[in-house]
Amino acid sequence: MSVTIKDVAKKAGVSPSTVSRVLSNNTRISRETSQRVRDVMEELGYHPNIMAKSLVSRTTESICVILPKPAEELFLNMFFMELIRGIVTQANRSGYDVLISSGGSEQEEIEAVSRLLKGKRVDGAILLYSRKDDQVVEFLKNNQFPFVLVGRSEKFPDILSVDNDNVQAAYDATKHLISLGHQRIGFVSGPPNHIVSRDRMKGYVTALEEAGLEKRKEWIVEGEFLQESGYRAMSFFMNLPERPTALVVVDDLVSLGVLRGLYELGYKVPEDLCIVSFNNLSIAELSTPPVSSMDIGIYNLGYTASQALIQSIQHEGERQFQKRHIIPHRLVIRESSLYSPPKKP
Amino acid sequence: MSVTIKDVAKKAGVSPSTVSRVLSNNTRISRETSQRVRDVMEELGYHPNIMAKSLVSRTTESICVILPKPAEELFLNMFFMELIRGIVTQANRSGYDVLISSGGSEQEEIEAVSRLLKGKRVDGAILLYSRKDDQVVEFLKNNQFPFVLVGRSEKFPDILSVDNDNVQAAYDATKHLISLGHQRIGFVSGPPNHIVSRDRMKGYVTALEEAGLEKRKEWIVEGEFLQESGYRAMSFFMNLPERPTALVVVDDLVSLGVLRGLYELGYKVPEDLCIVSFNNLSIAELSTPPVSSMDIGIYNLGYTASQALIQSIQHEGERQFQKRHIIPHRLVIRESSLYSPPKKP
DNA sequence: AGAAAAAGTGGTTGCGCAAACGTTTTTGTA
DNA sequence: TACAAAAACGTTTGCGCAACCACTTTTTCT
Repeated sequence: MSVTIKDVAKKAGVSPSTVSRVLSNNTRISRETSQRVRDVMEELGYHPNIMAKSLVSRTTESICVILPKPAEELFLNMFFMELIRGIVTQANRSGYDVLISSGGSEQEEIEAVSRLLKGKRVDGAILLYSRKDDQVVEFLKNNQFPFVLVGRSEKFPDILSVDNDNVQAAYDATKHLISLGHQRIGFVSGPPNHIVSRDRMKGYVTALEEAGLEKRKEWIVEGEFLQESGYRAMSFFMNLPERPTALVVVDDLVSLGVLRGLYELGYKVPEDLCIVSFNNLSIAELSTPPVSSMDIGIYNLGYTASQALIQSIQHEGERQFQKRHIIPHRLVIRESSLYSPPKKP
Repeated sequence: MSVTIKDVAKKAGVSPSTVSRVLSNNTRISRETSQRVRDVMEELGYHPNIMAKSLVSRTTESICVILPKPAEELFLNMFFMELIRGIVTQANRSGYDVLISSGGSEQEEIEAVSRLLKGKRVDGAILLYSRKDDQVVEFLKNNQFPFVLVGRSEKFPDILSVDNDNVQAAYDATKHLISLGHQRIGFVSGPPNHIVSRDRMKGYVTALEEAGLEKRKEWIVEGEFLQESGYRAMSFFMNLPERPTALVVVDDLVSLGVLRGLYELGYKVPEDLCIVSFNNLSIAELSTPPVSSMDIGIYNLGYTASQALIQSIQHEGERQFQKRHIIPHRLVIRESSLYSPPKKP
């Protein structure tokens, strides 16, 4: 069979508990003994059985990430990959493993989470979305499992979460266009039931009001986080008698649709229409022309989420930590917004 | 503490082993007993402790995925996300969990894999790359751990792997351009030490030879899997006295650089230059103009890899399974290649 | 010098489960 | 009716480890 702690103990002429102490870097072990045991471990090719350790220590040193079911949506891929990169990097640095799970339905998700957490396979969970009335959040909260939400929950504002200040971010993006002299600014939004859509809309409206600029219903379009939404929005916008000279777009992928629409209609970016969007995914930089985008620090979002979760696991029951983490945003200006409209008298 | 198999047994008036049998759907249990035990489980909120199960059954029902260190490269993100989606989906369907791990260096990777496999935390591993003289492959092979390689190994051609027929795929892509009447076809390749670059180059050359078309050294450029490579290649190609009328490009991201380069130089795609590339990432569809791309079934690649690995875990030591899995490819034709050059006399 | 504290180590138990092996009850067959 | 075989369930052990309690030896303090 495989080498156990007993084999090492026997060979090194010490007791199993001493070997265990060496493993956990217990200070009450002399340098020599420690070294001798380590040598034997090396010699026998010993590797601690993580399962046995978990069973007795009641901690697994691993966390799980729950992917939302519509992992098919493209924009999400890049977003999530970046998030997961941050999560995995931080977790590994803290000595934690990361388990990826995805459910087909919300019910399946709960079953998976239940199996993993109640079955003591993981110590905590990261949720990558903020749906309305999320059952998984409710389940985790009711069972007092450590978890962190990337996004925010309206129902439970006090849970551990990592998010951006999307209102401020949208405000800043809109301000950028205003400072370039734009007076007619439109907004292409995402699904209205997503908190992020509403937050960004709010920031956009606030900036307009503050600058005393005109708000118009027809300059706001709601859609999905998909390219088509941006594409369709263009045939609408460009047929208006008084159309905007600049747009705030809720997501880079939507912007790509906007660009495509404008291209087919024969308009030029940024001369005919300036664009600022959100997330700063790779496609924002790679599109033609490159799109100005609000970088929301996706990697940082994941990194911080992982950090907060592990911290709350390790210091469970102790003092309370910061519940809500806000990741800073930063506007990356590119060609798509580098144009000032001609002044009107 | 938490509810154990014993608690359930006591409450249901049966022995712990009966409960265990119910858990594993052992047929030697009467309907009534089974149902009674299940009811008690439900009542007490029992959930089997996965660690204890793993410890005694010597299987974890989970696999790990090793991310390569340069997870920073952008093109890879979408590629990997897609791969991981396939892996996780299939694994979950088979009742397996997926653990994501990434090492900073090759040595760190080996340590991580060693810890996970020797520590019995996972039953097998999936490697997402095919480096030359990969130490991780060697380690896994030497220790006889179940693993599957996405790609192929030149050193160990007999290991379990999932790959495309990249030679044939490149041949098909080139044939497509030839059938449109192109006679001067260039190739933008990736790093020459990557097996995939070499395979695709080979297919390209074969197609040219078969069609009796001219091959020229200066119509082939090698670079990285990065946008810049494509960008730089253009200033080179377009300054040639006799430049190609069509290009085969090794990856979609590189194609994006090609498009950018041509745009800045004032050339039109496909009129001045036709393009066919590989991988069919989302950016191929979303770019301006959309790029014809060889779909290599990335999701399928991951799905199959997971399937093959789990199969080999579950039937270890039994009959041999298919070692090498080839995922079919399919050319998706878009605007970038829809142009036939004017016939020369 | 003697007591107390500290350092260094060992023996044993039990985490929660599956599997090996045993026992009892039921069913089928001659 | 006998009696074997199958069905249904029970008892016990041990997976590999950490934690608890105990013990001895050394050091420090008064």
